[in-house]
Amino acid sequence: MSVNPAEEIANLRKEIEYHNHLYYDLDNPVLSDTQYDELYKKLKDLEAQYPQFASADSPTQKVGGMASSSFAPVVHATPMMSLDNSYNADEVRAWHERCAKILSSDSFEMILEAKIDGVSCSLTYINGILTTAASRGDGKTGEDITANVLTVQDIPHRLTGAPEGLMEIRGEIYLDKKDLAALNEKQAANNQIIFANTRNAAAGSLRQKDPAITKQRPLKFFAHSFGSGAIAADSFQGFIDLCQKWGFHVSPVRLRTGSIAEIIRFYNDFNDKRHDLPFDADGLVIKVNSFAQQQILGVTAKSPRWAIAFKYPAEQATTTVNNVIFSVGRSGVITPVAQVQPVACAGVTISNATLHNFDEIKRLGLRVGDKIILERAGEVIPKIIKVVEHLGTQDIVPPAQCPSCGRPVYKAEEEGGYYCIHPSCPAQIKGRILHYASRGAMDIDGMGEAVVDELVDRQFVTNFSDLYNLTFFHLLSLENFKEKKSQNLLDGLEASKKRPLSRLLFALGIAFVGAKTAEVLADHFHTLDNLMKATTQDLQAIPDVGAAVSQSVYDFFHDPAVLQQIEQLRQIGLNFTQPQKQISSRVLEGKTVVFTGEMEGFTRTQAEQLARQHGAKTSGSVSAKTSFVVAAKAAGSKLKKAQELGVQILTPQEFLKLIGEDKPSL
DNA sequence: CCGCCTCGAGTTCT
DNA sequence: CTCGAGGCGG
Repeated sequence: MSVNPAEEIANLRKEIEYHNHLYYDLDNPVLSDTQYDELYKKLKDLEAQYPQFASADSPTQKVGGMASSSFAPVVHATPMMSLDNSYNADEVRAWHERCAKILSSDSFEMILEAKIDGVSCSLTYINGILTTAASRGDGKTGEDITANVLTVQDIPHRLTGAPEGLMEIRGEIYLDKKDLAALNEKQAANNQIIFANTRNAAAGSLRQKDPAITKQRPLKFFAHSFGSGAIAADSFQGFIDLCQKWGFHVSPVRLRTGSIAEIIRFYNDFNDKRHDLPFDADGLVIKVNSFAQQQILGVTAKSPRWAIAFKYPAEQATTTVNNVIFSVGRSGVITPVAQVQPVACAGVTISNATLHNFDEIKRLGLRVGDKIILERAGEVIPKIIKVVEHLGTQDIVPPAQCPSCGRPVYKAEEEGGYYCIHPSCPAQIKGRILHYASRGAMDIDGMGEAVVDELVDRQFVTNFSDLYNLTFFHLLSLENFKEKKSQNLLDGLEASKKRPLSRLLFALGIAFVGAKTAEVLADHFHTLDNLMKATTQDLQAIPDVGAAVSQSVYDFFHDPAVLQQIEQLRQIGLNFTQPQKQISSRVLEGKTVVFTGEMEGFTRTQAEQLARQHGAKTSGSVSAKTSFVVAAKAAGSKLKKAQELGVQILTPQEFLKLIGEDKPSL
C-alpha cells in the first residue's frame, strides 16, 4: 500500500498529538511507551526523508505534550529534557561508541541508576527553601503543583548547606506497588477510578485540586538530576552525594563503571530483580559521570547526549482484533481465538490470543475491529485485558456449525460451553493424534503438528493404530519428506511401541486422566488387561482416584470403539505392561519435592524421575506440604512461593549430593 | 460442607 | 502459567 508521504506525516502527527493528550492531559495513555516510541520514530524517519514537509508544529519539535490549563504555568529556569530510549544492547553500545568518539576515549566512567516509573518534577529552592514545584509539561513550561508536592513526605522543605540563590532539583514522584494496590482497593470501595499502574496513580494524585486528597496518597520522591543552580560537585556521583546530605532519597540501585559490558550484564540481571523491588522500574538510566565530559558531549534539541534510558520491553501492548476464529480441541471444545494485528510484547510478536470462552467475550464487550490492550506479564500466554476503543461493529457469535466438520454445534446447558460431539471430526482426530504423539505421552519423534495435519487431511490416519500401519511410501508422499525424514518417523513409531503402560494410558486421552493419574493407575494394575477388568469400586480404592475419575476410566474401557482400538494396538505389538519401579535408595522416603528453573545437563522430567527413584513424591506446585524445592537458574513463581512459605530451597548440586550422586544417572 | 492441595486441560512462540 | 475442579482431610 503506497500512501503519499505528506498525508502519512500529517496522520502520524495527528495520532501522536492525540496520544500526547491522553498521556499528559488525561493521565490515561492507551499506548505503551514502546508503542509510542515506535510511532514517534516512524514520524521522525519520514520527516528526515522528506525535509520539505518539516514543520515547527510537529510533535518531534516539542519535548512533550501541552501543559494542562487547570494549574498555573511555570517556566523552568532550565528546560527539562527527556532522555533518548534504547531497548537492547546494540543500541546502548552504539550510544557508548558515539560518546567515545566525541570524547576521543573509550574509557570514561558511567553511573547506572534505576529508571523509576513515575512523574517527573522540578523543585525550585531559593536559598535552600522550597518555593515552587512544577511538572515537566512540554519541557519549557510546566504546571505549578507546589501545593500538592508540599504534601509529599519525602521532599525536604528546607535544605541545610544548600547553595545561595536559585537551584532546581529534579526527580521522580512515584507510588510504591503495594500502595497502588491499597489505593485501588479504596478507590473500588468508593466506586472511583481504578488506576492501571503506579505512574497513572502518581500523576492522578498530583493533579488533584484539593491538596488534602494528595496528602492521603503515600507519594514518594527520588532525586536524579538538576536544572539551574550552583552545584558544588564535578561529577554526577558528587551530585548524588550532595542530594543525600540534603536529605533527598536517590535511586537505591546504582552501578559505577567504565565498562559497557558490565552495564549490559547488570541490565540482564536486573530484569529479574526489578520485580521484587517495592516500586515499578521500567529500565535503567545510564549517565556519563564527569560533568566536564558531559559538557563536551552536550545536548541535542530534545535530550542530552551524555545520558540514555535503557528500557525493558513493555509487557502490555495495544493492537487491533482483525478476526475471531473458532478452534476445536481434542475433546471437541470450541474455543474462540482472537487474531490480532501482530504486535511486539515482552520480547515476542503476538498474533493470536485465546478468548477462552464466550463469557470472556461478553465480559470484554469485544467486537471484531476493536482496539485492545493485551498483556504477557510474567505469564507466557497472551491475554486481552480490555477494549480501549470500540471501532468494530461486528458482534462475535458462537458458530452454529463446527468449523472443522460442519456438523451442528452442541451447547452444554449448564457450563455454557460449545462442543462438537462427533468423534470423527478432523480437528478432534488431529488433536487426539497430536496428544498421543506428544512428549509426555508416546513421544514419537518427527510427528509435529504439520505432519499430523497432513496425515489426517489425506485420511492416512483416523485413529491411533493407523499410525503403525503407515508405510515408507505413505511417508515419502508427504510434503518435504524424503528417505531420511521418512525413516526417522518410522523409527520414532517403532520406539513408541515399547513405552511403559503409564505413557500409553496418558496418550489414550481418557477424561480426567493426565500424566500423574496414568502413572498411579499403571503402577497399581501393572497390565492394561488388569485395568480393563477393574470395577469402579476397584478403582475408587486407589488413593487420589475418586468418583469422577473412576467413572471416566470405567466408561472408557466399556466403549466398543475403544476396545476395538486396543485389540488393534495389541496385534501391532504395543507394550501393555508397566515395569517395576526401580528404587535406588530410600533417602527421600516421605518427602515431597518440587523442581523449578532450567537445570544444566538434565530436564525437569528426568530430575523428577531421579527423585522418585530415591523414594520421593514429586509435584508441580509448592505448598506447605512441600519438603523442599530444587531451584535452578531462571526459576520463577515457584521459588517465590517457597520463600513465602519458608520451604527449604536447594540448588541442583545440593539435591544430587543429597541422593548421593555427583552426576545424574539416567 | 469448606478449604487446601493437586492435577488436568488449554494455549503461545521461538 | 493459570484457571477450574477433583480428591480428601478436618
